[in-house]
Amino acid sequence: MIKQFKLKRNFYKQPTLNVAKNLLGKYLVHKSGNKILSGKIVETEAYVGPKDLASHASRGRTPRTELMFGEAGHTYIYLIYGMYYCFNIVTENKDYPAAVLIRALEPAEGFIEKNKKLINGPGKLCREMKIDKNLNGADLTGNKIWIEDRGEGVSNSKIIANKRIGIDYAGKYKDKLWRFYIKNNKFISKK
DNA sequence: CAAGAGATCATCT
DNA sequence: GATGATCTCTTGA
Repeated sequence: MIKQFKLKRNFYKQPTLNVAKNLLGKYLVHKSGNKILSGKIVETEAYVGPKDLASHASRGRTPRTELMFGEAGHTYIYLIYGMYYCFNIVTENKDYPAAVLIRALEPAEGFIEKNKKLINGPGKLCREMKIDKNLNGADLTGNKIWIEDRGEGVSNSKIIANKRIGIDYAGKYKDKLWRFYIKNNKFISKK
């Protein structure tokens, strides 16, 4: 039996940049039907507060972004470019919009060998993990989808901070070093 | 190898 | 009516 425990609500209430860093090395687990799909988180991005022009929430509360203003520890999933889903985790306090985008996973359980190669981008992640709109707003302290600590901490010296991807429209916020990934991990989406 | 375009639709103006 | 927190395929050097 692997030593493991599900992260609790308090974990997600930390400052978003800390959550983004602390998620590295944790395991995302999705119970799809009676199958378990899981992978180790190796890359994240933070979207923080109402002024972050890269964040959907910078345009104010709308039906879609309402979740980002909600309680920490829930999912925020949306369709991008008409074809791919992105999986986010809501952080911090109610009424303060913030979330962490999970960009890449190292496959663990539930993948047949040929699928085991690449989960190195948010769109592919959702495709391979079978995450879609049905899980939008799900509670990560529930038993459908959650995150586990398996005792594989990542030391600070192995965490790289870099610019976020695909947000050239975000003005001065596009250069924030709010993307985090594990050094030398081969599942990272981009250098 | 790098660069560019197309796919495709929910959401917001 | 425009656009995007992406990915894959095609082109051309």
